[in-house]
Amino acid sequence: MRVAKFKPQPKSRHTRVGGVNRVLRMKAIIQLLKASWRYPGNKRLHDSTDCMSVVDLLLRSTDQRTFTDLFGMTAGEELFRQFAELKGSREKASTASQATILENEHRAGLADTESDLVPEVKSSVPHSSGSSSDSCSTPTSSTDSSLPTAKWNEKRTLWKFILCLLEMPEAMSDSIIWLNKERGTFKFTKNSGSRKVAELWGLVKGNRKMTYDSMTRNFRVPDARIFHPSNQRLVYCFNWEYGEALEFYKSLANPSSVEYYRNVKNLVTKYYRKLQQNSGGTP
DNA sequence: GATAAGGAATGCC
DNA sequence: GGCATTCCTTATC
Repeated sequence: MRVAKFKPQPKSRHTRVGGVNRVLRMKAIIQLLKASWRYPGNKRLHDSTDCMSVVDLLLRSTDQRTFTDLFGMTAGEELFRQFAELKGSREKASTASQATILENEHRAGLADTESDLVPEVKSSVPHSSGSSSDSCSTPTSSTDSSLPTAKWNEKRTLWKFILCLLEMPEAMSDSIIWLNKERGTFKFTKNSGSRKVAELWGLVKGNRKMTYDSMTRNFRVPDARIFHPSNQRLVYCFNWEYGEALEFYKSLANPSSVEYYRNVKNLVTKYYRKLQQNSGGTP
């Protein structure tokens, strides 16, 4: 949990600060207000003092991380896009912002796997219950048909999925984090974190009914090969004595070379984009 | 009351 | 046999 407070920006005596004029600032404040309505659980967005103090910084920033660090991945990405549009309408800077997004994705090794994910659900192919199917996974039942599903060329294994999520803290630190890598202990964050990971796992398996309970049931089995249960709530432990797990974990030192990681990363990216799109039209 | 953990059972590979 | 999943009950916050 992030506890650092915003550093207030130095106040300017001028109407225009670093290219930020009063009209633009007002529009930015409106966007923050709308975002606070869309994300009632986001405490940072509801801290009006913090929001006001950081508006100028946000308007000048071209780095998406500035937004996601402050407001979390979902709200941060949305705000980054909206602020880019704001600036674009005023300063014709939207092209540069989109280039930044593409550049970030390319750095993460995602650009070459973009086609591995299917943004729209295909309803004609029912998903087989087996976990080793090579076909595109599809939901078995859902009221939300707009979320992405994934196409994988290898068996979708839960422990690999969890390891991949743990190795992308920039996107998942609000949901699942390492407590001690050497010991293999990790933790799901309360409520939304566990739910989000379960939802993502459901997307991997084409099962929209996936729950945290179902996903983690095997984590809690004593004497399991890969996972050890913990006496703390939401805390589990990888068994590094299981060679395959340790080998896979070591391979994640160079994550872009691991296809499984790229698939998960791509899915997470699409997932957050879909969340943004879904929340964007319904404040 | 909501959420997480544990028990038992089933299906798939 | 091992993993994944579901349903249910119990414990914890």
